[in-house]
Amino acid sequence: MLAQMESSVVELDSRSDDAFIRKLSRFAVLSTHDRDALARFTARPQLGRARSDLVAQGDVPDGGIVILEGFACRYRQQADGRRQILAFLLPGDLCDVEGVSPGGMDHAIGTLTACTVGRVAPGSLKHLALDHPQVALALQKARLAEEAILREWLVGFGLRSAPQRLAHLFCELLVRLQAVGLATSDSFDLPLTQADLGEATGLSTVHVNRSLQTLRGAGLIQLTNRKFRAINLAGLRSMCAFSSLHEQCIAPSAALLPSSAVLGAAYVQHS
Amino acid sequence: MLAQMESSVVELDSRSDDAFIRKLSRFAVLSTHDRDALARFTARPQLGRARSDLVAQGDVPDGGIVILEGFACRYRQQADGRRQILAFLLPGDLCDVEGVSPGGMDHAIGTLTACTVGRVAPGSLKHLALDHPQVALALQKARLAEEAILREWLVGFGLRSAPQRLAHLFCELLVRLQAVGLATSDSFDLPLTQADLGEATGLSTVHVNRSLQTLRGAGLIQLTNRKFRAINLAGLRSMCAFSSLHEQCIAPSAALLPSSAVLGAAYVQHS
DNA sequence: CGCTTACTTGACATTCTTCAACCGCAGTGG
DNA sequence: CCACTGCGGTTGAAGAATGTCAAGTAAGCG
Repeated sequence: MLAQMESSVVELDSRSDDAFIRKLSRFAVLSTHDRDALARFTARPQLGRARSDLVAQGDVPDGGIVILEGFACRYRQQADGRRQILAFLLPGDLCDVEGVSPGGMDHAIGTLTACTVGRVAPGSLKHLALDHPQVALALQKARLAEEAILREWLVGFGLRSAPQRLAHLFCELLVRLQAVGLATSDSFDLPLTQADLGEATGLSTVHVNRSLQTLRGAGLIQLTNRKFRAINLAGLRSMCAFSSLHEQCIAPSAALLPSSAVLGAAYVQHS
Repeated sequence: MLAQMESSVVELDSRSDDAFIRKLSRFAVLSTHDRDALARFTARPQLGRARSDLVAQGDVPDGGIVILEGFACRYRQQADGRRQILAFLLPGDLCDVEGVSPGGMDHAIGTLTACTVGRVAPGSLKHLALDHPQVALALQKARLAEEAILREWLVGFGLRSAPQRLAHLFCELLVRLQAVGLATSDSFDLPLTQADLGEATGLSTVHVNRSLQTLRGAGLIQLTNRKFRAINLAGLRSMCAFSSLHEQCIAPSAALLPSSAVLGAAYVQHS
């Protein structure tokens, strides 16, 4: 107890950062001041049961949600019960549901596992961005990354076979989880059922099962007991054309340069 | 000639607005001042040949592009030549390629027909937004709409059959083209080949052909000579579950209320 | 007229879905 | 301790959806 209190006071550096801070650190250089603000930002986490809605379809949400622990997703459910997962939301991800369209959310946000989430009041995000330009930059980049992933999924649906889609998803999850310290160089906890994977990839559960066996049979992956491990990561990446470009975009290595230099370069380019 | 000059001076109201202004008017109330600024914004249009790239894959684009006439698209091309169209860009659409990820564009922007486009310098967009908050609001809503469409495509790929996907695409194009005055209540010019439709829907050209015949055979559509007409629009919409919600989101009816009222309401909601 | 491009059609192969059953395991209540 | 139950994973067989290959048609255009 005492030790815990001590650590919560002392360890203000990266060691004690939550997933949100770890993720944003990848996109911009954050000062201690920035990190403090972010830590306060997600100070009162809530708990979400597994398979419950954080934001329902049709809601007009107030503010955003930060996933701190657990897996969640954006999804769209049809009248006949079938649903399509649109994106996985991992620890560190912010669902910034600012300014949804008239009529409310066109999709829902729901947990897949038990989650701890931080609720974000709508105004506080704007204030945070104004007071902390580096944070604002990181948030924008994170948003661009989310869009890039969505485009990548669409490409996958149009152009990739079932095993390739799964392989690509695993590569994506590996990189994104590594970015928040939840994966080793080739493995991570995957608390999803094959049905979940099917809803994300647009495949039937049975076909997911068979495609996984294809990947296992090819010596590319190992997936048992909710643990994923890439046996042959290079092979896995090449079979689905997972590009380092895409990787860099969704989870760049920790930002080291003051990004003002980057911005300056961008402004010089045009004239 | 004289008459033309006269009209260009006199008709500053909606009659002479270009597609960009017409579209943004749907998302926010624009003053004459706003419209003037937008008109200047796209003052020097360029011409793009059919089937040429406006922004290539890997480019680090400077500024954005406004489509003024013609059809363009975002697409991703693979090494084997197959490509996936990620979105159609119609007159009035702004490809705001601000802040792309490291390594440049993960997809290309190319024309499908001959296009006239306006190039937008990166800085000028920010200035415009600062000086014209209503324009900024409209631009943000347009962006949200674009994302909603992308999500809708993903849902379509995962959950809808080939004829349904085509039907949904037609409904989307109808609504979007209506928003810029390029469609009647049930018809529009569709300058796309069946191969284009296939690349957009993730279907082979042959299957697009057969699915179109299904739709024609069901008395839902008519598609000849690059002219689309919905014979039974209600039926077409219901067969693909095209929702008025989605419709409202991608092209709301022309904004009539001062949107400050809307914003105010949003702010009241929380807290 | 001959060329090209887009559309159409038929036959066949492949991919994927559906239905149904079974297995193994963990929890649960008797 | 055991039977029961439910869930997730696995398997087989049949059928639907979609892709591929190949050929033919129609319209536009130099």
